Amino acid sequence: MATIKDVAKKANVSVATVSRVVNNTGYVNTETRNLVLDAIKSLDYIPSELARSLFKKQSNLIGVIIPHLTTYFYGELIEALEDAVIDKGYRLMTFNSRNDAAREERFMNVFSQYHISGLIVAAHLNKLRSYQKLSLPMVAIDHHVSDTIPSISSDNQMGGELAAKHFLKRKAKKVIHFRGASFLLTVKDRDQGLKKTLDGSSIEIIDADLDFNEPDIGLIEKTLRDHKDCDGIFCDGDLIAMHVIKVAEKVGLKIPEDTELIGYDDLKLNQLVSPTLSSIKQDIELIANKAIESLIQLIQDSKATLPDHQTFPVRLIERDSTR
Amino acid sequence: MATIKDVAKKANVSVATVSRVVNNTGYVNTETRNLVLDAIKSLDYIPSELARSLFKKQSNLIGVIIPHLTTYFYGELIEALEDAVIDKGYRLMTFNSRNDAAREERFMNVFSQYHISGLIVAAHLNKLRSYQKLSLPMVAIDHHVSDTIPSISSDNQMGGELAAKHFLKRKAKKVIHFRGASFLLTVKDRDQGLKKTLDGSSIEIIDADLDFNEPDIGLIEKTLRDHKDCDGIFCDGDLIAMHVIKVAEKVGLKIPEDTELIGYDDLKLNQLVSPTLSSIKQDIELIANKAIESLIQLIQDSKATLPDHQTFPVRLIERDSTR
DNA sequence: CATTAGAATGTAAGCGTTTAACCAAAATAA
DNA sequence: TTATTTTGGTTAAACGCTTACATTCTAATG
Repeated sequence: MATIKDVAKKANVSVATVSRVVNNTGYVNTETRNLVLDAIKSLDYIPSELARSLFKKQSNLIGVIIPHLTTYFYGELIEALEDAVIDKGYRLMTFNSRNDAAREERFMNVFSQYHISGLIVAAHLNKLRSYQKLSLPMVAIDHHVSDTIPSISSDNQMGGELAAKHFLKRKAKKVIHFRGASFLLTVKDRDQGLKKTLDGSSIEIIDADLDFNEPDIGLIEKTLRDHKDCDGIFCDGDLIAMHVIKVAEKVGLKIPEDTELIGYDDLKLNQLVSPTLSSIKQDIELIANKAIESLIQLIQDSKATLPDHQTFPVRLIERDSTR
Repeated sequence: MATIKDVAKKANVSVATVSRVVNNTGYVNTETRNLVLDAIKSLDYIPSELARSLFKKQSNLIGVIIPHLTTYFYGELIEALEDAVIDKGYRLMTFNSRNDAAREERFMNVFSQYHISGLIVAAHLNKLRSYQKLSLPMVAIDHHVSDTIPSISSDNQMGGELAAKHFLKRKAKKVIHFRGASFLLTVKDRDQGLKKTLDGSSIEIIDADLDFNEPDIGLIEKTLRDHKDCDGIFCDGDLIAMHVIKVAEKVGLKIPEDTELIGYDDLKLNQLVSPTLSSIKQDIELIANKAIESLIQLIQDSKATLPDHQTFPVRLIERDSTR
């Protein structure tokens, strides 16, 4: 691997000059610039980001921490983040916490080791203290981390509202809400949106708490059997909804004839299940862009003031699981 | 951020001594060691991997390049790779090429910039030349990259065979093979396994080529309509198979009564579609472990000789889409 | 008792960059 | 003309670490 010295020698200039043409700073004569450029090309010189970051005490890495990868939603999120970041000269360093505190702790260390310049938090934090120790620019996605950390998310309350309004329009009597991890703010907001909108109506709400990623089939079945008279189901995640479809089939509940079903996230797969799944769609790309934009603002000016919380509207995409 | 100097000062020793206790090298007195350890703890000192890598001219990063992230299979693969790597002191730096040559080229540069110590290639390479320029330890997963790069994959030929044997057992007459990107070695192997096993039988084979990730619904429909008398369908990927289920429904083909359906990869989602999807399962974890093991071998001893190609058996998981 | 072999520590160079400080020449202003 | 500014370039220090080498001290060996 050629270094800046090799280039300097080849072009018969000092390393400082090479650095200048590479970084486009300071004065450098067109002739010398070309000499240097030629040398760079012929030596296949690529500056070491390691050395550069070491000197600057800051890398061009942005850390991302997510709770799962196979949850699809996060796959899409990461792709969107990558797109948002790449043209701005930053790179993503992504870690998957799997909701495991020990892993999180480890990642925090790696992040410091590499002097990352900012952090996108899309996982629930077991180790909040460790994060704060980093005292890095941080932006949370879909999670309220602490008061000092701005968060970006879709409007989860609106998600609950949209579902509720749909059920109202259909004059439903009894609605089940299958909630993903209910300690999450996102889930609480959806819950609130649902309840507030349904408040005052005669609709009865049944709550059941599940794991987003590996919903408890037994609990779904029990809930459906206990409430065979339900005519609306709202799930915090399409994966849960897909499980509900399966169990409903078994229990003898017809979707959408007996009960309508609304999921959350609008995965591409929703078009592949039977019945195709209606769902609340959040604009992942938009969220990713906003998150990166805010983070970079924070990186470049640590005292930039950002709104505590930015939310973006969601929509209900109707398919065959609703009438 | 505390540096090694701060620790040295606090413990009243030289930086060399601190380095020695951190790395457990050379002689250091137990008393001094404890002093240093205390200083480290009280300062929250974490060694800079940047500086360390710079000196060693090699980082503890392993690059990974994949063609998609939302293909689920790759999500699982990355999780498995991360698991395989983490205890060995390496970290993953993952990039998603999206089959875009320009992105690949860019990633190659980032890889050099960070002096990564090895590369896992799970994407088809548009820019093979750039890779070779890196002259890094490399291992390919599920792809034949070049003769000098060992590859690890499941036994795709066996996958084709298993499907074929199933169809033979069921005395099928006409089988459709929906192939994912047919230029891939993996797909070719599956094709060959299928054809070789069916060779000599009276089973007719119909081929159709699709994109793994976004299969052309129109083509699926046309193929199914043109061959309504088919009684077996084999798909290179569960996502394709799920699309086939949808289209079959529309076309009026009953699965598995009229035609049986076998997918590939055995995604968790297979249990959520209707009918549940039979599939060829590859052991992703095993593949990931082997790939990392081989790569680390190569990193530690650049002239280690590895088998050109290692394959691992697959199995047919039967569900409702087969009889 | 002199010699020698660890044991324990320190000094300083170097990894590949950036950049402040300096210097010299050329251009411009007075 | 002289003073000033702009342009073009070099030198060397610093970023945080590792490690070869040097140094000192202790204890064992003959």
